[in-house]
Amino acid sequence: MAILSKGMYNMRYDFQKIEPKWQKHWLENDTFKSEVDKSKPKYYVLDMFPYPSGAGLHVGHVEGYTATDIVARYKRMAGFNVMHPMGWDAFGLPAEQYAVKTGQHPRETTATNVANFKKQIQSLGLSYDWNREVNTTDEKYYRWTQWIFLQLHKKGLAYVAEVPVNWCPDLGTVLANEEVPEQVAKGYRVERRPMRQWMLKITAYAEELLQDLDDLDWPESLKEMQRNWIGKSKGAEIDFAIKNHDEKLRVYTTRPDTIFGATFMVLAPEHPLVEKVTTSDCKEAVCSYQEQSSLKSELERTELSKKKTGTFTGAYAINPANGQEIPIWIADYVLVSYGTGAIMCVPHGDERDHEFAEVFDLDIVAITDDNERYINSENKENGFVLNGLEKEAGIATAIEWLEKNNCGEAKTNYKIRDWLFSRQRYWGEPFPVVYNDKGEAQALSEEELPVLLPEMSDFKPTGTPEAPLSKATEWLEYEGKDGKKYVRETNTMPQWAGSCWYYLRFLDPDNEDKFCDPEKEKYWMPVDLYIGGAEHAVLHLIYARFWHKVLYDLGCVSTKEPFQKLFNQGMILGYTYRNYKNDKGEVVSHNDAKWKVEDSGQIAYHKETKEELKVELVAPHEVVWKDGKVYHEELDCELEVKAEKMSKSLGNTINPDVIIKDYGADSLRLYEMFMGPLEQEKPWNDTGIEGVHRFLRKVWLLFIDREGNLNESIKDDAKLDKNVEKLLHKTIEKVTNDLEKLRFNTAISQLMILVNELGGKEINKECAETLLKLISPLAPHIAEELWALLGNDPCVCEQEWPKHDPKLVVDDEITLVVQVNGKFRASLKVAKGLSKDELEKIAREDEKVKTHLDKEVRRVIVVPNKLVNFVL
RNA sequence: ACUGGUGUGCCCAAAUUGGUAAAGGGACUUGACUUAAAAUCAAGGAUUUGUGGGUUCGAAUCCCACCACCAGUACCA
Repeated sequence: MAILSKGMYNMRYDFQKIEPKWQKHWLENDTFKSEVDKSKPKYYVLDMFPYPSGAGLHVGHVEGYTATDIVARYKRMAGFNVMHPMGWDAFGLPAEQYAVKTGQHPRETTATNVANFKKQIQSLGLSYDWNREVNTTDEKYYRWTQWIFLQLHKKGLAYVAEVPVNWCPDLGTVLANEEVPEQVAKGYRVERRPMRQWMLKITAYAEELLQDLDDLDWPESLKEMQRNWIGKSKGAEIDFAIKNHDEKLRVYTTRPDTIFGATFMVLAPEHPLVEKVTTSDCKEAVCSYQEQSSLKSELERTELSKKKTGTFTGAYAINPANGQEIPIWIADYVLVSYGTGAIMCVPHGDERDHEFAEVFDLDIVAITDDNERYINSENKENGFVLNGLEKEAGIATAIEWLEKNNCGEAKTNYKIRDWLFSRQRYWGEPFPVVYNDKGEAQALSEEELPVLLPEMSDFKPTGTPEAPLSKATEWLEYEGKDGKKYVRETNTMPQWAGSCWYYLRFLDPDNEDKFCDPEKEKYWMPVDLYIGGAEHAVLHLIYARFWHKVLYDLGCVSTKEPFQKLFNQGMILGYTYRNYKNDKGEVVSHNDAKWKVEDSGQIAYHKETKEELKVELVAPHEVVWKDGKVYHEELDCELEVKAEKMSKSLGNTINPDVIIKDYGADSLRLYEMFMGPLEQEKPWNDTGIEGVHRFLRKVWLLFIDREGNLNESIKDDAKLDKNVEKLLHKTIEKVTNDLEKLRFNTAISQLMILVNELGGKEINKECAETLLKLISPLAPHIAEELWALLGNDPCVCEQEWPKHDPKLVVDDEITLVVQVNGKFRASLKVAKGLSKDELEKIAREDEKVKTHLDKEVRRVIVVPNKLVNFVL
């Protein structure tokens, strides 16, 4: 990184002095305080509030928060009553892991981390209304999280169940399905084991959660992820009789029309019928298979590359379509928790069934021909005939036949499971629940809230499914109004609980009687713009929608959906440089290196010699960029460059504090917005920030001369050059449009064009002020300082947003492009609004064009105000 | 494997409805200023939009195929 000789700049643009000064001013004057004001249109801009981890703010936070801040500031100036709050999602694993690691109490580390985050956030000049700050670990806050839990419980949406859960021994807790991939990626083990757990019935809202996605202004990719997660499928449940048994075997299939091809059945190993139907000679094999698969983790069971396994139960089912007896197997590729936990297998149509049939040498009956027409799919005796039909009609006919013959019915299934809602950790909301001596759960009344989290010095996970709160002996005991003794629930709620409704608490953070005043809720909701990372697609964003819908059904909120418009900022990546070496320590070109996955992790090897290669990370200060390639400063060899997610282990993180110190918050804000489109992933480039910093210095020099006085070129009544005036109005128009569409990079580039043009010219005060207004949402500190230096009262951020004069942005002369056979031949300045004939005439008469019109003109294409193309 | 996204000078990128591709920033080169460097100012080059085909008077933009990278999902019957 280039080192700035600070002394030089400080004389001119002293961001280190300016920025804290205005941050203090805004805070002390409550500049961004917002209250319900029905005379103005409201605008609710929300960030995904952070987990205040020990690592502090990173540049990814800065990106999203700057974007919302720009919108908030712009909307305020444009006449909106803006809600822009910030708070802390401070319960949960990251904070607690840190506390466990350092041995400090989570309450202390959380307080320290929050203070640090807040300081960092404030040093960015973000326009939050700090009167509305919330913290999910505050008892005044989690009291209402518990209250919402009670409402869910009352509606029957919270229940205790003994279910196979994702137990993570490393973290000492169970995890929700949605959380598993992330933790596994971090290297934690996750096992399946049955445990008694609190569940929330999110499945009851599956259809609504799916349907209502359509009306949301969200990125299509994110909606698609939620749709996939909900995983709606239509099909049928079918009953198969079991030979020599009264009980029926019910399966779920999306293709009831393939039933004639069903040549065997597979049950999940845990299916309750397995014990009943297994014949004595198969018992041993079945039991041992059941045991084997119960030990396997979910990951092992779903390992795709693995060969199919299973075993025969000895029992036979009867295919209702054709009366055939088909064997019943068990196999762990069938999941108990989906559908009925049993399937009919059609090896001709289904890849997985086919593979299984191959492995165990089971029958494969063809049911469609090469043209996808049904064959072998009719039974004249019972009137079930599919041959000759198309797929759609086949499915409909099959369902019809099944329903008429009482052996099945149409059925819709969802992949989404109920939300596993308890954690065996200390740092979370306690459940407002107690157990009587029979072990029955009983919800506490609303008056007994909050159930406080007890102070404990030993809050570490026990390493067993027993939660840490079980060690809080005094707290555990609860005496009911009936005088009986109860024991408290020792599990706590998961991280996601608090973030399910924080956007509502912001609207009325100090309310002691309600989680939120309905009047305030009605005024502010829904959230008009919500910006955050895409990693929350199927976690926070689906949980919060679920709670919101429950609250809507209870009449507690006025909208069906919480977040009308959602936008994902792209991740900011960091460059990593790698060097490959062979056994002898010789450098190998990265072009010859390949990667493969082994049990021990990823291994690099030489693509020809196959020998294993050592990989060295090279620190950024040791590399030299040249012509798009990267070389090692000393070794003088070419390195591999990649833009990767920033992480400590890769050493490619950027600390925003350092950037703020060296270049200022305005530069950091501007750079992150200028890097590229907000939604795109983009690598951090050290030299890039110098460009925007230079731009801000240029702005400064436009106003202030070298002695620190107001520049003489700014005159109250200077007459603006016509072209300058036009550019100014074009800039107002473009910046306004770009901010509306979150295209900050192009807005900044337009401002650069304007500032370059204004340099060295005489400008009037109005023009100077307009420029500052346009800049102020993006780089608020410098705009504020210059606004004051112009002799104005603070603040520029409270001024009215400039409007462009439509008459001034219209060009009265246009550049006419003349093409011959599609090739560019001339560009001519002509008056705007000429007719097609006039344009053609002018084009024909041009000398340069004439020389190319050597053949007969067959056709002339004229686009008014744009171009003329002669086709020969 | 499937789904979604991306691919434009050395790098990050811009390009209303198809209409001069490369605005803006960085890097680089040169000049001015300077004892010198930095900073500042001024000037400058490159090119056919991942590859191949198609539609069109005209394609970065629309269609087809392929390649590369990124993200998500992963036996959900």
